Amino acid sequence: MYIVSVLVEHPVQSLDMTFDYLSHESLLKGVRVFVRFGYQKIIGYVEDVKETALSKTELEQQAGFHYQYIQEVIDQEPLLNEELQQLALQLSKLTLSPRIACLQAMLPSQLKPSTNHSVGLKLQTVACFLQEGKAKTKKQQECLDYLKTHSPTPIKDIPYSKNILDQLVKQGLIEYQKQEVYRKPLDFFQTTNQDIILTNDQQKVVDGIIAHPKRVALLHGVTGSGKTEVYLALARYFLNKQKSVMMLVPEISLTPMMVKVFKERFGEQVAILHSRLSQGEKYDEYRRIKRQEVKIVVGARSAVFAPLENIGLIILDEEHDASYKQESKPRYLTSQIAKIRAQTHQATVVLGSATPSLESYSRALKGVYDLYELKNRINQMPLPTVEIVDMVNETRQRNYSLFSRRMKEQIQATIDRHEQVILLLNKRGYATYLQCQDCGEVVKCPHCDVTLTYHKDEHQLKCHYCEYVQSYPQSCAHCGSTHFKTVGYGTQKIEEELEKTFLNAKVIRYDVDTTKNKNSHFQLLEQFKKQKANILLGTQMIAKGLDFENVTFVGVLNADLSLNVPDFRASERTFQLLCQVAGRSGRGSKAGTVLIQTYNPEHYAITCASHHDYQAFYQQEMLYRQKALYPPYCHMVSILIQSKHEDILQIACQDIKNYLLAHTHQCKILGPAHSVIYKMQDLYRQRILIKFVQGKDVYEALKTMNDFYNKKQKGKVTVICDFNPYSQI
DNA sequence: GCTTGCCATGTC
DNA sequence: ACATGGCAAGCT
Repeated sequence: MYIVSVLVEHPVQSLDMTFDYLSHESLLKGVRVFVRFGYQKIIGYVEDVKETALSKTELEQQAGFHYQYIQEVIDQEPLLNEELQQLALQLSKLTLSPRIACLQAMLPSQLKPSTNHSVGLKLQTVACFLQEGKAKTKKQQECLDYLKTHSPTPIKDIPYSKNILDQLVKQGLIEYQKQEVYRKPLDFFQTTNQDIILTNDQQKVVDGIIAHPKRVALLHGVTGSGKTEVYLALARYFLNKQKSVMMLVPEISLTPMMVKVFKERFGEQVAILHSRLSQGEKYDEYRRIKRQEVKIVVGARSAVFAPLENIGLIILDEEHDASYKQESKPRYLTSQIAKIRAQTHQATVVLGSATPSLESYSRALKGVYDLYELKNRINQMPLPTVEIVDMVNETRQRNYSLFSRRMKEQIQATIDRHEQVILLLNKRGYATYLQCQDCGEVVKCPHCDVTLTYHKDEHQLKCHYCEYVQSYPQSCAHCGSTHFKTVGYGTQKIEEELEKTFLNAKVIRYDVDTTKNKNSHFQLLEQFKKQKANILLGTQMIAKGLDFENVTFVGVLNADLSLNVPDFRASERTFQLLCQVAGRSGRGSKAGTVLIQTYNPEHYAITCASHHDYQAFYQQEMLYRQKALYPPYCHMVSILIQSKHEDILQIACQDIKNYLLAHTHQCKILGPAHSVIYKMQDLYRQRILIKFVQGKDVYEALKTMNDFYNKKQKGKVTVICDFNPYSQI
């Protein structure tokens, strides 16, 4: 008899413990099983197995409860290898998240220990050679010879007709079998064997990184300096050393480009993992990796958990990007996981960016990381000239349009030169909402403290923080008026305005709405590349990684929005965004220009970006971080405390603050204060921030507090700790 | 007396 | 997380 310790699929703190089941046969750690759990049948994950000589009754006497038997074993092999099982435990401790939530985050959804899915394999028919023999006709004989050397081959790929194959089957010379087929995304790229040609600067970087294995390298290269070629060359080097390579990129937007170059270069050896793949595709790519059929993984955040073995190199491109921080249950930072894995594999880590995060750059200056710089664009083209337009001035001149006069001029001139324009609408926290024209009341979500967003196409109002949807209101709930106006610019509205202002212009809108469909990203960008449109209009998604030769003008419509958010990284984000988007201009043989519209023309985030001066920005921003005590001058933990009842929440917050004050030392504890969105999904939310330089006792105090509130739904209060928070919502 | 909603409880 | 059972309030 075996006692099997199982983690159940519910990712909540109160169930972050194993439940013991019995089994007559031994099981492997890391496989999934079906078990009875109270009144439900659910999936569990085997964490431990022990053999016992005792009988069920004896065991039950000892334990004081009744055992259930394992109902069904789902997997033949463990889902994760030893390294990744250990990593899951570490991740759970690091982030104070339930172990099962970590396992779920590490696995593709088809393999997650959770019940609401079905595992689907795709099968195809293959023809297999069986034995030599005399075929009836010449054609059949040819086909048989072909299969002798090409067995098994999918029948759709065999250059002989189905009829011929059927004949051979009848004669018992070949047979049909069903074989698993992988759904491979983006399989249509042609591979090239072109050599990777590096500039001297690039070669120096590659040589440097190779000469210092097992280190973390920060590659600071201006936009257009050819970081990608460096990545490719490094990847090739490690592949030649029989090591595998992990290439991580920010969510979606950049992925198609990076995927393309890696697929072209390394073809079949590449697997792709990111959120845009279908479940089936992800599952298949995952299995290709697990079976060691690929040597390179290109993917977004969660690909850092890919089951590669023998890793030699982990690259994080655009390392400053906020999408490397997971904003839901295990709240991890990808670079941290990358460093842990690199340590186990004795691998090299490369962090690449044109605008490194202050944390990374300061580490590089301190010598914790090795610093490499690429200061010139690859074709010696200068960086684009950047001009700033003061929108206050425009308003004074009674121009209330979203486009300054200079902006209109520049767009028109670019179109007239038959060159292309990229327009960025910095839309962070900016959406179209409804306001009553008579009393000024704004239509808000009944469950959250936010305005509802107006969706023109469906003529509906939606909440972006819960599922709430309502139809366009008949009358104002406050005064009964029936007149509403829409406030705020969406990309849709701007598109209309552009087409009205520039009659000869064709606009491609690139935002969440137009890129919903599976390959629409790629198709829209291809269209723009083929110059089917003059203007590409989009949100932050267009700021990254795009490379269009004919784009000579980039306009930023409202640089300030990301500056005015209550977040200590607001300046950094704005600077990064502006540098990134400016880098899209003049990448070909023609020089580029950039125009930034702002109400804060003096702000250093904007002026430094306009001079492409990372150093100046870094110096200024570090001063601010030091003065106000923010990372990299301290560590930060955010505690979000939630409850349905405001009074209970208030008491819990005080208790938590008192507990932390009593049990931590040398920490600044700020708050509790209302969270940016105080009510969300009918929960009231308060936030406490902890800042510290060194604080060994902080983790222990937080762990105890977290367990106290979350393990036994203590008084309907939940607590979420976020180490190194990136978002303050 | 019987349905309906809210809350506390346990899950090997 | 989720089903369950208990208990109190609301209706024929």
